[in-house]
Amino acid sequence: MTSEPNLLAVIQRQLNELNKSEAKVAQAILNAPEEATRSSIASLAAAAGVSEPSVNRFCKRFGARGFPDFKLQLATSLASGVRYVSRAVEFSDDINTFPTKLFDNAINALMTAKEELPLKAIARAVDQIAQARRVYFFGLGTSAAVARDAEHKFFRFNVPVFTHEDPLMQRMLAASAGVGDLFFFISHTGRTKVLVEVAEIARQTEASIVSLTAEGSPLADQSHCCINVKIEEDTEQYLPMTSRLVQLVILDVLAAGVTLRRGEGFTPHLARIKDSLKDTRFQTS
Amino acid sequence: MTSEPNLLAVIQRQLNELNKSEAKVAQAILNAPEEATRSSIASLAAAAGVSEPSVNRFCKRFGARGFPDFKLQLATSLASGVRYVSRAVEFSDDINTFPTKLFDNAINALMTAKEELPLKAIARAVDQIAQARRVYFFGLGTSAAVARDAEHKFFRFNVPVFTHEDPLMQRMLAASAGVGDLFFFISHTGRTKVLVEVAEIARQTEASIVSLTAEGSPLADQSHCCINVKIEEDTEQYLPMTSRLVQLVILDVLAAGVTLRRGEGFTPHLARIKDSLKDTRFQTS
DNA sequence: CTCAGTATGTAGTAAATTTACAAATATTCA
DNA sequence: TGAATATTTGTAAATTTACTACATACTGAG
Repeated sequence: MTSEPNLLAVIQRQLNELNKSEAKVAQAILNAPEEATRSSIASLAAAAGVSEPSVNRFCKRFGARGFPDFKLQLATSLASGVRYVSRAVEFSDDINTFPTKLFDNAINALMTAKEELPLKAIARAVDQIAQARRVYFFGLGTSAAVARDAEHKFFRFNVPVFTHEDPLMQRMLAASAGVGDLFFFISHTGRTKVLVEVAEIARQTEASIVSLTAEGSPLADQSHCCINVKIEEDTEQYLPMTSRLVQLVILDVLAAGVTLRRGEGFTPHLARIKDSLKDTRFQTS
Repeated sequence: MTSEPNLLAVIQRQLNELNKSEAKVAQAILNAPEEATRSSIASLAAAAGVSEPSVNRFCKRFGARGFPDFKLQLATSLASGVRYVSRAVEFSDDINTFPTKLFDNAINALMTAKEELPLKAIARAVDQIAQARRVYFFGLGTSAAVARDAEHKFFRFNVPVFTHEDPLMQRMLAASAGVGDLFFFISHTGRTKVLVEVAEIARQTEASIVSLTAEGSPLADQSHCCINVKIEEDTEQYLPMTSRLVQLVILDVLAAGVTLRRGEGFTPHLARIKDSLKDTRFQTS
């Protein structure tokens, strides 16, 4: 079974590599996917402004046996309830439409990331974190919040973790690092100057450097291990909305990886931490 | 569109009330539903041991316009029936299985949340934020990271936002609040004592109180507006992994809502903020 | 047993899809 | 630039698929 989990995303991604009439078909389908599943090859061809065989070729290009088979796959992919194409919020949206769009975008980003997880890099990062004497999570801006989240999470795993949003603190800690120290950098672009500088400083010590950022970026170049997150953030939207969600889940993965490495004997430790929070809460009535 | 959630179940239920050849068709479909979606009317008729028009009549009986339409409905129903089931990470998991599990859980949580979004509460919260003179995002532990994220986001919308992780600061700010101040509390359980106390203090002022927490919790009781997030966090897992993702996306929704309210004229402001960050980054080569 | 009513299948027709091929367009290399 | 080649796209015919009208077979009541 080679059925892709989300056909629309695949179409969207390959849009550039299609030839003219295939692109027209793709657009027509992306514009009205539900309708496409109900229409005949003739009406879809008309809607796209191409001939019927062009539609047929389009279908085969995407792994379908023919047009009916393609419609089936499309319907299946639509059925899971998620619009698999990231859609920008428009000023014409209202309360009934834009929340759904944002959720769909988030879900879509996670599904895409799941399909191309850099497992080797993740495994290496787990190794390094598990062995580290101290772990520093550094990020700036939105990524600072992600770093903070990571701190809370890893703290529970008895890893001595630290976060600092202040670049000056980050520099000083990097400069005085040694064997057993691990610097974990989080950055969507991997191009934030001050953060890259901190990485450069740390690089001159015996410390390990892991980064959760874009492959090929200056920050990635400074890292011993780079976990690549390729999110095509819509540049028209002004916020890195979806990338941080993926970052957070990857940090969950790393944390889970460390726990698994510790083995079953570690569970009581987690239970103890959980218990320690009990008194800070109102009991459920 | 009255598309039944699960077509197979409907067929199963009506099995007795069908006449002989329709029952044969039903059996054939129930035996191999996936295959049925892929076969032609002729092959399905052969498999069931009936004539083609019998299959066609069967389809119409179940509300379809014809055989192709029926196949479509069947495919849709099969796809949505195979809903994600949240699966806990086991100690027997390895690098190939547990990352996928965690991503599936995250995706599943967002899909569930999307289906039962409290739109009215969201709309009210947007109203309140848009009107507020000052907005304070308060959370503790993991929720502090979410609050931090919210600060970064709303800051760009020219809303004067503040976050404090320190409960003492939170108390003091709550005590000295007045008209136009908005306290936005973030808490998974809604039962964290110190945070509820802060809410109680704020409640005695003229400030508005919005919370992103569990309905019916002590924190929700103190709020003028509560955005309910019902996540069934697996209590065997020691971390609120998925709930914070949902919280983050809901905050994205609120931010988008505020932007839409500002109208199109606000876009240049966002562009200006984005430009101001340009010099802090290494240019793409 | 016959008649009415329903159920099922046959055969023909219409529609939709696919294939084979030809025209048009783009690309390469001299 | 311009001929040669490859690629893309459309036309028309062939084939498959689905539907309709009608005929036959079955079922149950009188």
